[in-house]
Amino acid sequence: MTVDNLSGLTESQRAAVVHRDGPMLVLAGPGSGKTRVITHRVARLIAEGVPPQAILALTFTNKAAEEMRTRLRAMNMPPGATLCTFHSLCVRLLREFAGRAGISPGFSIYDQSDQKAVIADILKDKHLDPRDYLPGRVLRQIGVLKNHLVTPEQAAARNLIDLPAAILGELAAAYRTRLETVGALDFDDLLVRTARLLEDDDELTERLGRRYRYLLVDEYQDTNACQYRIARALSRSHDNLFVTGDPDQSIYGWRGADIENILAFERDFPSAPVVRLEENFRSSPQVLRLADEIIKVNARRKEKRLIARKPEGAPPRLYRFADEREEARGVAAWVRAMHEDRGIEFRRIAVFYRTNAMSRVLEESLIQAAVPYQIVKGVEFFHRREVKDMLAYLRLLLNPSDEISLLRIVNRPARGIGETSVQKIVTHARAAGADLWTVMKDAAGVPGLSPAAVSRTAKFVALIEEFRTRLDRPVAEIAREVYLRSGLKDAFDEAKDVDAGDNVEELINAAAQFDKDEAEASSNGLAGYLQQTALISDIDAYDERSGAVSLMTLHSAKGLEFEAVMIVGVEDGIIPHARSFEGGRDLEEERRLLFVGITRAERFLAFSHTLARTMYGSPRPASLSPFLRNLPGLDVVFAPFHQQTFDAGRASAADSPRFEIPAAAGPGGSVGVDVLGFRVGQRVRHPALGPGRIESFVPGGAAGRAVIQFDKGARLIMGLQAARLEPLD
DNA sequence: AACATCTAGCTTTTT
DNA sequence: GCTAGATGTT
Repeated sequence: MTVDNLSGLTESQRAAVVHRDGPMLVLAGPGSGKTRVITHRVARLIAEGVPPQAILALTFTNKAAEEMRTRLRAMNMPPGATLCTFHSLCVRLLREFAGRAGISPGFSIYDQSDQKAVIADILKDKHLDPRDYLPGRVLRQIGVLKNHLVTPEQAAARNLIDLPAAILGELAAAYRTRLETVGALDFDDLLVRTARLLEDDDELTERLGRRYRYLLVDEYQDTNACQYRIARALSRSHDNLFVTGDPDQSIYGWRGADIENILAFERDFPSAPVVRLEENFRSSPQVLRLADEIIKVNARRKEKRLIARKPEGAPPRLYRFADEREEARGVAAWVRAMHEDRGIEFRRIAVFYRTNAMSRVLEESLIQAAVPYQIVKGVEFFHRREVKDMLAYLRLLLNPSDEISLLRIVNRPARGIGETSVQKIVTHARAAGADLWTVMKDAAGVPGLSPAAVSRTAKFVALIEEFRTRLDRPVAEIAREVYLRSGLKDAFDEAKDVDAGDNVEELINAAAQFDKDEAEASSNGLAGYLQQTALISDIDAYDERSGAVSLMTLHSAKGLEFEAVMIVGVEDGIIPHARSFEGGRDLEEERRLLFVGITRAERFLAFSHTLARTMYGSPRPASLSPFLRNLPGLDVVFAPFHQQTFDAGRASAADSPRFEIPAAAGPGGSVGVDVLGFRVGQRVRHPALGPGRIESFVPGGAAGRAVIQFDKGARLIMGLQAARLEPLD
């Protein structure tokens, strides 16, 4: 049987795979075959007679869970093991034991925009100006209270919040009450309520201990207090807790992940064997040496070696550009060089950045250079207005108390229940202490509501109630009926909004796929579908089979690998991010983030930084990240750039080095006598540097580059297009 | 009620 | 430079 074939495993991998009962800690460096170890262990447990249903493996993304499922299937393992994320386990348990948890089984899951709507609502009730209390900010601070399990006063004392403690406390309380009355849980609640349920209900916890006899937790370094409590509770009766992780890859401290959980595992379970997976089967020695140089500075870690098992590769490169537009052009040129000169498929190339906003320029230049790319951002689709509207209808069907959804769609499409009417209904409901939906069912009882509004409201209520009578159908059918009969489709058609229509069609298609997938899995239909859409993550959109270069944040990159990786914007203030200094957070996590990015690379690794980066629409001086300064083994390559587009006073031509495009690593492209209508010898004017003369053309950039001698003295290589050169003759 | 125009705030990172 | 929300206009 394939599963018992341990011959392909290293000694330490084998030690982890054959572990049977009791706790175990696997410290798995990047590229050390961790997923392989987990799946092999699950397979082995099953082969040894453990029923698959008794195995629970918790991951951080659906993608990781799916990956394990696929691998187990490939090993001919029977299905039945629970492989899912912490969050989806929580949803399942909370639905199954809703009564004991004290919540309604039809609860809605609120994402950030729903949460903001709740906050905005509360501010309105309390007559507070949302400009003084930005919902996003309030929300973040409420999150701090939840994640750190502290009172507002304690948080204020520890400088964790910057709103007045009293007001934040009031808002947090109102927020909690509101979510309770509308029957909704936010992401944090899913974990909090599950942890509480398990800790308060011994009988249930014991029962679950018998149901899930073997517990595996991946990415243990990124568990937060709640997840820790959940894992501890579920394994309390048997201690069969097998955790894998790497302290050096803990990058979610900002959302409450506690690196202590993994650092202190041996204290929690003194008897637990510890296995170190230090052999790296992914990256070249050059990549690993650099990764090690960077991470070894950290104090809070477990000493761990990175032993290269791959042959020598190319030295990592560091490119410097004038600004983010030049950088983006450089990235496109680099990608093309990797593809054309090194023969690497586009799908095996990735570009990582610190913040999502940085993807935009990259996109533009990749389009120009005709490079296929995918931006890995799965949640984006579900945040589109029309998609959220559809989901709001569906949520309202299951949960009549869901006010946020109700208010969202009551007049969408416009059905004559305008703002004033809604306000009357809300005011009346609040005064009567009643449900919004209950009040709407008896709209005639709302004082001051016009007869026309009463009848329109009644019609709306009737429509929703009719939908509700037939919820035991395939989700796609329900969704299509909602789309047609709500009037949304007509509204989109009339407005000629093809995109909105297409997106809803796509949503319905996804629902049909869900129906098909879950047909035999006896899932709970609409609730299951809504749960799935609510818990989708960015990385779930990553398609490794597409023929496109992947663009994603460094955070999303965790767990992936590519032949060639470029990390852009490696600048002071970005990596490490300026905001990472707030609230007493440390630099080590930022260093780990860079470490994660670096260790995704198999053969080629490049960094870039600029001398000026546009933020909020205006250029700001930038400099190389301290993390990359003075590193042995990192070849610094000054990419062709022009300097003066950002700040003529700061970086003078005098301190610009003489540029050379290295033949091996430099961006590809052909040398032309005439590039983009310019010719050698031509006089040109640069917006900041003034007049000059084109000396020669050089390879590089998608649109061509030129060496230009400026009259002022600077002699620079610059991208013709980005420089916005103006021909003088 | 729908549309156009203005302006303030914004960018960490995500389940 | 972009976007959401607010304000102004028909």
